[in-house]
Amino acid sequence: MPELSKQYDPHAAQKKWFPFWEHRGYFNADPPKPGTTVVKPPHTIMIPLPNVTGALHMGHALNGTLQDLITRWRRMQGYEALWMPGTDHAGIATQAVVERRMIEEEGLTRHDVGREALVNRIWKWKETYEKRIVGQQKMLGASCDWRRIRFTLDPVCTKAVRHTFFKMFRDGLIYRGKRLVNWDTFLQTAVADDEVFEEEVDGHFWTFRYPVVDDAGHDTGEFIRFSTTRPETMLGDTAVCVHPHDERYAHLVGKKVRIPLNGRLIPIIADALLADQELGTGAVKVTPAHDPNDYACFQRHPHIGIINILNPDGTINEAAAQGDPFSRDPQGSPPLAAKYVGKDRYEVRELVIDDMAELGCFEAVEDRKIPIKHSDRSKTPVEPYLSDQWFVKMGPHTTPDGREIDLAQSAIDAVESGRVRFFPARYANTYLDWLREKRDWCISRQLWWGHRIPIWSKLVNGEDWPDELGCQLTDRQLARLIEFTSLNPAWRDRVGCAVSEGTTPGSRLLLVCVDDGHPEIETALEQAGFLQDPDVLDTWFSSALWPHATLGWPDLDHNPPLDLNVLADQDETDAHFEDPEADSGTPAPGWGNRVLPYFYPHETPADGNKSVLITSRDIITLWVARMVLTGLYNMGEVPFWHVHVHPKILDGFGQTMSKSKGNGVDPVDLIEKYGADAVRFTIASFAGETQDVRLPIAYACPSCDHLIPQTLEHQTAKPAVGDGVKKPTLICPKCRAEFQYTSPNYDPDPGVPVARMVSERFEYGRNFCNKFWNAARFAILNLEAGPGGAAYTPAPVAADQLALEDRWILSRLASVSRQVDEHLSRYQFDAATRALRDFTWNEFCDWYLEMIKPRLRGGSPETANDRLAATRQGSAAPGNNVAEVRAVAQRVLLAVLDSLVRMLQPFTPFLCEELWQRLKELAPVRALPANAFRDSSSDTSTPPSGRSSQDSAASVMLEPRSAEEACIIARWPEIPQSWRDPALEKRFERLQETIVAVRNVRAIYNLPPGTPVKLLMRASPEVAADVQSVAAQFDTLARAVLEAAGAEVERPAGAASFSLGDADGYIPLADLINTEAELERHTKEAEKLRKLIAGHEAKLANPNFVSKAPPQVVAQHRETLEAMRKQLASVEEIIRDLS
RNA sequence: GCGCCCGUAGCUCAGUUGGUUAGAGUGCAUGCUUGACAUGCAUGAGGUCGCUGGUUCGAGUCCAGCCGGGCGCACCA
Repeated sequence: MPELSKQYDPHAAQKKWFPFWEHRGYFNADPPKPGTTVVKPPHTIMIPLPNVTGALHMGHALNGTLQDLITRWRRMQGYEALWMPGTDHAGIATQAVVERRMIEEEGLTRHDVGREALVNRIWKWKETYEKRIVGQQKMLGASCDWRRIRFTLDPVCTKAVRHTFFKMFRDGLIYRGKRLVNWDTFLQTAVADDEVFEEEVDGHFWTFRYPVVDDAGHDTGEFIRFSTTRPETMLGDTAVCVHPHDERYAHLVGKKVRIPLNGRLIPIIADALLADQELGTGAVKVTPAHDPNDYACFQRHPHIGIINILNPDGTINEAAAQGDPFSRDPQGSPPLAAKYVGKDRYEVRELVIDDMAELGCFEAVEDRKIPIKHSDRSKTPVEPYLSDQWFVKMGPHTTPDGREIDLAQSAIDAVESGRVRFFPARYANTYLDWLREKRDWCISRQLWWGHRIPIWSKLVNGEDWPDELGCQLTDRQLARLIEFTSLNPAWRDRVGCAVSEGTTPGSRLLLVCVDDGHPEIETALEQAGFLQDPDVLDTWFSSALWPHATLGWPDLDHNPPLDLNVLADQDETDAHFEDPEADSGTPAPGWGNRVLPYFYPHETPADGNKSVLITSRDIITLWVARMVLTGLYNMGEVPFWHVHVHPKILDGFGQTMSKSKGNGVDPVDLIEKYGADAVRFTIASFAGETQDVRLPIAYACPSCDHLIPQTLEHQTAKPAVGDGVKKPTLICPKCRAEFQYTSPNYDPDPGVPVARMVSERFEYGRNFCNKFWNAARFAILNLEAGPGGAAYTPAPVAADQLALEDRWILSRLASVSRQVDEHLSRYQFDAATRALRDFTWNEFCDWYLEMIKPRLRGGSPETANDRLAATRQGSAAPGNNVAEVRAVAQRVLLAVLDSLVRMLQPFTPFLCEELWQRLKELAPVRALPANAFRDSSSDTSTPPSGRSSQDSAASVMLEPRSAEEACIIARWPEIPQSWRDPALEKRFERLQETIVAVRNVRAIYNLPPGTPVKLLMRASPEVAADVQSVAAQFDTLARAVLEAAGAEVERPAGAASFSLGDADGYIPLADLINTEAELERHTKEAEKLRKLIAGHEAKLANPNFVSKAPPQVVAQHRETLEAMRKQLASVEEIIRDLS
């Protein structure tokens, strides 16, 4: 076979293996065919659907890596592992980005192009970015079942949205109500809370006064003073509020005041929540339609009324001047307010101040910094604005047919009962705290991109619908509706009806909801003069249904359709491309949809389905909570058992990453520089439970690839304006090249080299991949026939054929494989990564491979045999020739390597597939852990469980087995835990300590690596025998020849010494010895020991410690103390000798 | 204001239910290129675990307070 290159080439592997996996259908997950008796347990992960707004960033890369890791791990464990891909239409964000581009490039607003054309443009945008997103995910190695890709606006999801809305409407859970929204007067749309930013602006704090009037409406001469930062809202005041305990105003509560500007009389009310006695004058004006707190106050005191004074464009409307439905100034003074109508609110503010001053009602003004909410999109201040919205009721509710529903409570119960578990557990707080407020969910958005609200409405005469307000369907209303609209009575189960207050006095608004799939009813309604609601649904309404909608709900008769066009390279025809449902004939009614019941959670967690949601903490409320409650509402079961919340990625300064901040690293840049495996491995190593991840960013020099750390100045730098615009540049400190870099503030000049944002920390993964690649390369070179001997042949390996290092590495392998399983099952990716890295690098490479080199080279058969004989300790030696020794080493080496390749596959899949396929050529049949793999010929319905093997000296530990056709579907290793041998590991540790001590002496005396040294060891006979049994390794690992070992060994003159717990070592150096340096070294060592001994002695002298601490801890201290005393004695002896 | 989290080596982070001498990667220092790997090997230096107090025989770990940082939710006439 072609020799492996010295360095791992990630890009070649990525190019080769992703299409290979995809074409062979390894990513596909399907329910068992009808009639199948053996059923694999399902495992489902629903992707937190990325927005089609733009390309993926590091957060997605982290999120995707972890999901893929778990999916690949579960797949190898024998689960039918589905990772469901898809994207979100992300209403607000996507429409905003397309609108912004339209205005920048063509100067067009959405009103210029119209609803249909805008939506068409956004669809085009969606196609482009969905393709890009899928490309990025595939580049990372995402093993989603791409045939099942969904989009929240596609027909499958739309069905689910329509039907859920209909169900909720008929249950009375959806209602129409008023709500204060953040209104962008420039774009004339509502914006979400997370789309506004606060900015302190210089403002003023004015104090005015309203005249108090008597019952007849005449001024009493008394005034009430109040302060405001927004004087124009006086036009919409409907009350003045004081604290109920405020004695200054107690006599005024219940009286009225006159708004001098428009002559309206409004009451003085007492409300402890709104008014604060300490603040300002203690009295506060109430403008329910334009202030959230005032609105809340209005809800507590509905009699005060509510007046909207703004037009959608921010100008003052008629109602501000004259629309006074309540009471009117009997004095009939001419309202000044008429002249405000049609003027902008800020202009009116000034007029109001002037007029109030003229009327003698102005008291004072002071400067003040005021936090003002601004729209992210238009950068203009937003106004609180009262508008009609649709809501879902979150708290307790009785349906018209008498069922009790409490959506929020059901989701609370799911977590409190432990049915849904958070990892880490603390995130359950965020979820529960939010749900417990049971705030109704506003689901309407004034946008064009999204699911249009399936409500048709018509304004009717109130006399036709007296006293029937409300959003609950009654049979009587329905019958009336059918009669009224001449709808077909057969449609009565497909529509819901509600009546709401109309826009003009006495009128009623008839609201009709139509179930999914009935365009004929929609047409009939439109012919009857009904109009569809122009708004669309909150994006989260559709994504809340994601876990069951993607599996085909509410269609229980058909499996959800597959999209075979998304697969890479469709030219290649392959059996796996076929729709597995194509041959299943006419689906049975009822549960003809087999995908939904199989992959949607339907058993208790103990029963195998380990479906998990892996997401970031900022959507625990918006998304996770809503998926749980809609899952329970529609499916009667939670959508996942586990929720893993992973950390967020921050830049080196602790800021969240975003393109607009100039710190948004593109994962594709990282993959190009370091390779997908390295990026995945590094990301997995980040994903711990406690902290967010800081990722210091650097720019890669485009000419020499040197990394230049990013500073905050780089993030904010802007081109200098002057004669000719000079863009900021960097100068590479290494190659002196000057170049531009990616910035949020400007585009680099076309054609010039640009430094990309990367991060040095990914070298961690790259180096590891290269290390493992080379370990495999070493193994492969030694499995082939060569100067060391024959090529690898498969054969069983028994315990008594193993050398010390073989037993040791297998013992360690057993520990590590268990750790990896435990860490992954708790979503502790950092710990799993560390365990694998440490084992691979520090144990397998640094010690095991070094130790078996002599055996593989066939160069030192005697020592190898000696060691074998010694390790066996008395058992008869089988085949003691060079070839046999090499063959055993090859088999053990391959077995360990095989397990490692399997265990690393979920982390670094491309690398592992590459190695797997190469090993397959060389060794299609391998010695693998006996009993550790399920027999591949019989699938069992339960996942594999650990089995212990009989561990007698002659028992077969490794058995030849055929390797699977691909690493991605290879069995996950279950190493017998009986292989663990703590006593042997302890012996091995002494060997390691001794070798490090010898190397230390070599380093101190700067002995050339080629020069052998002599080593004498003084130890008890037992320890000495053990040391002698591994003598050859001293030579291999430290170029030290063990001259003698035993209790009688004496320290020769002119020797460097070291002292371990239970043995002392001497290395004769004759003239080389530096007595002073040796003395200093040992004196230091002695001092350290004395301190520790003193500490231990004090502890043991404390009667409380001896009596209260657990006996094993006390015994442990005694033992340690004893060992340290011995060691100190040795060191002191050496010091005496030296001086 | 309420809640959650974090503060450990120059930097980025581990540290299981409290229990021997607090670890890793990177950076730093020194020495190594004859066959797995310089994206490498070996050795070493580097930490009063944010501060104060408490519980305990024993605290990086538990409790309280403080300081510093992050996030979420409220509030801001």
